Amino acid sequence: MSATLEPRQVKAISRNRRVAGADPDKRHQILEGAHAVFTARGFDAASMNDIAAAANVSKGTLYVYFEDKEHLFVALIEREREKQKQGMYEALAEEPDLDQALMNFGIGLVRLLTGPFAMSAHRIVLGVAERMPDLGREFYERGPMLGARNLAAFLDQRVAKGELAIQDTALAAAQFVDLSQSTLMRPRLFNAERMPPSEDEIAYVVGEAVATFMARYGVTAKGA
Amino acid sequence: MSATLEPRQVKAISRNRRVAGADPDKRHQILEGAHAVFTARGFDAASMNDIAAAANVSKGTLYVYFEDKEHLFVALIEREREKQKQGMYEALAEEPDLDQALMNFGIGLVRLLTGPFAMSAHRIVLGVAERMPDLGREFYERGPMLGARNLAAFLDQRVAKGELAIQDTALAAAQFVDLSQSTLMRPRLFNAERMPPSEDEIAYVVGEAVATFMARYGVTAKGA
Amino acid sequence: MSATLEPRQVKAISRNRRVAGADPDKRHQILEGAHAVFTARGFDAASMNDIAAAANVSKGTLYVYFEDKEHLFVALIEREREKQKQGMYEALAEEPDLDQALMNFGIGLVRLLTGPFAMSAHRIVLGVAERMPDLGREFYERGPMLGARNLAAFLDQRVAKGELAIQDTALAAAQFVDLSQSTLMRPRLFNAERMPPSEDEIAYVVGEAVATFMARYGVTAKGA
Amino acid sequence: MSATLEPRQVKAISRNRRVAGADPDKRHQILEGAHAVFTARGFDAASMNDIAAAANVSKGTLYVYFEDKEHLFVALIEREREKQKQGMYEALAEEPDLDQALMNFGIGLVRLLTGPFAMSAHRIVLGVAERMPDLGREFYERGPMLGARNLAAFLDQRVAKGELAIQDTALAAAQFVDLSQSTLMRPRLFNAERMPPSEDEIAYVVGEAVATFMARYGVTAKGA
DNA sequence: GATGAATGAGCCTTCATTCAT
DNA sequence: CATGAATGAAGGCTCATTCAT
Repeated sequence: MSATLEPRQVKAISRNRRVAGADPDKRHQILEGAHAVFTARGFDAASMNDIAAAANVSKGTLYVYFEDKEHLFVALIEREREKQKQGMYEALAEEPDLDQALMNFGIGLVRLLTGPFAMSAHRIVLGVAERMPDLGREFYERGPMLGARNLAAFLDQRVAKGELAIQDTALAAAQFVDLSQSTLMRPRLFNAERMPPSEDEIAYVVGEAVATFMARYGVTAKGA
Repeated sequence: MSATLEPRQVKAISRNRRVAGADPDKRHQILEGAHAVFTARGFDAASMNDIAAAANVSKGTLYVYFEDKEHLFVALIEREREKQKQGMYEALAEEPDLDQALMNFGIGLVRLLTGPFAMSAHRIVLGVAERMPDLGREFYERGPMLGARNLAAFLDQRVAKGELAIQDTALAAAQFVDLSQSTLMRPRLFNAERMPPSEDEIAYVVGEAVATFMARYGVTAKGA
Repeated sequence: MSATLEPRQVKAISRNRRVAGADPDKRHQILEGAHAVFTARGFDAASMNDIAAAANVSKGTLYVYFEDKEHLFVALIEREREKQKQGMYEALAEEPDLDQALMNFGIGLVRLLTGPFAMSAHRIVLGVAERMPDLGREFYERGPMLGARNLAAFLDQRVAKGELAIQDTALAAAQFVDLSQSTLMRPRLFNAERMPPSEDEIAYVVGEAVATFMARYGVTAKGA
Repeated sequence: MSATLEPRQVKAISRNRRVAGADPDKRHQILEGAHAVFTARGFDAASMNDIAAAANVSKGTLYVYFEDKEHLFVALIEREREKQKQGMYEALAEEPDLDQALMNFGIGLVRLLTGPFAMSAHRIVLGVAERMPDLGREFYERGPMLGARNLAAFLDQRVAKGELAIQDTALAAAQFVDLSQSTLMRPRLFNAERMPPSEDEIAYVVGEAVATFMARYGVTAKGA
């Protein structure tokens, strides 16, 4: 006769067994649906029903692949982050000319940030940041903060080479990031501007960002 | 028709006369409750029940003063905006010294933006911006955009006076606004930083913003 | 400006406000419906949907009057207990003749226990006793245990009067209670017997219970 | 009827032919898992998922061996009954001394009934008795009723031998069974008493049961 | 025969909104 | 005007059962 199990043990067993979510195609399919619905509606207004329908999957299947709505959302955010951060920082490493390196980096950054997904992700994450602070923090740390940190490391190198005169490279990096987005990011975020900026607009704004940045931190500049 | 009115008509007339939500005290009371609850929970997670309770008002009364949840929220946002933009731009008009004027303006701006209400308002508005684009746009236009525009007007004056050399004052204004918030706003927004920055931090960052800005646009600067 | 509320505080407020469930008629109506459905199906298989339908009330209304399914069930159990324990023990106090007093008590007890409601209540409470031990214990303590305790007190009096010779009146009381139900309760409980026993059957079994009890504990008996 | 069979019948036959669940080891394995889960949770709260996990078997396999949840449960109950009634009544046949025979029987009975499995089985069967009356009746008839019947047969023998004076041996048997459980069974059933009674407690209560029983039915007793 | 991913009905509960008092 | 009980649609999630492999 088997031993009597405590409820907790029984649950543990069934939990361990739940390997599930094995089929990567279906997982992908679900994430596509989730992307569409979360993007269109935001976290709260997106219903698991809608997501199941959008993914062409039964509601139950959603829960085979993801523990609950929040986990599904987090998985989506993570997938998108992976998708998009590729090649972001190569520009910095490869380009020897300082101005051009900054220009390339800034353009890539702004292109990414003003794109439709980053837009949605920002809005959704910010929308739930009060209730899900960990999600907000993690998103920030693995996204914007990471970008600034990588740029700061690059600036450190150029300072070491004598090409730049910066005391607080962390702040300088953040300044450049913010300058690059000036007038472009905010109206997008608030949905005051429905379309991503054109390449020309981006080039202009980032160019001005580089100019301002170099005016302050370039070795021949007065502010050094 | 004769002068005799059916009871129902009398009632109908008095219904039409209902100036709905006439009592300003009660309206204020409701907005207070709404503020507390929206701030604590976000738009979707805030229930009309909670708001009624927080406002010490019956649920029905909510609907006398505001058409529905969304209108209540919009009214709240508008009220708060009025509340807080007062005196934001006086700094610019009053202070003759350019650096100091920018400093004062930047500090006031950052203090406001990193404060608890602006935080919530941003998060909530952004969270619903996809579903309620008008709200997002309006918030942007009457808030951040207005600030930048006022600053741009100020810059125009100083350019005219020969104190600054700026071609695109609209962009320059936006740059200054963004520089002032560097490293301060974003972590707050994502809830990665739970406390508003100290006055010292603000002063440091805004100081650096002024330095960078003036390096680019100051009349004696190389970038002019 | 109202102070920012922590989520917990907001919830507390709304909880406190929920006076609700004021209308006793509607409450009664709901309990009737709940009675019907719980009785017919048991706790788990009874759905709130069914209960709402049986009570002719909307699903939402259920939750105005009762916090959740479990609370509704507990309230039902309590109401029924009140309903039925009235006058159970008066028989003991009033009847001077010992045999007759026991007879009356036993008959009342068995009539109650084999009736349709006690039946359902037993089954349901026992069915969930593993998962809701508090409910089980409370039901036991306020029901069966209380009956035995009252009887034990009565026996103590009669022992003091010299009418009975009992060392362990608690056990003796329990014995009498169990003897009275012999062959009647168990088949009912298991649904092997669909109808309550007739008055004649009850009288017979309780009569035998009294005879057996008195053979053991009566003052003139051998077992004294 | 003619020799022609309707398709449906053919299917039925082939279904019957399916020796479904042929492997006795796997069947046993499943029942072990079912035992653990049903015991821990009750009928409704036990999920087939948990049972499959506890049995280390796939969910599909469950349905190869058992038609559905209910059939699995019934099979479990039946198996456990077989397991435990063995040797229950040997005490009666072997022991020549009447008091001792009753004592042994009563002790064995109570030990069994207050043990963990009988507890769960009772609770679960009672919990579903309304919805599954056949299960309840069968459980009763093959369990408690059978015990009482065996005891009654024994009493008949002793009455024939002149050792007891009983008119209604069926009732007397039931009385003894109930007396033996007094104060022990009920609190266990309601989960008011989490541990099975000690051997001493059992011996005491059964001893008192024998004493009361013999006071009534012993040949030298007044009640004869 | 065994598997376990997939299904979809159904469960409990919440909530914006209405309306009789 | 104010109230708050009542509504019922909708939400997130579970689970017995099926079926392609």
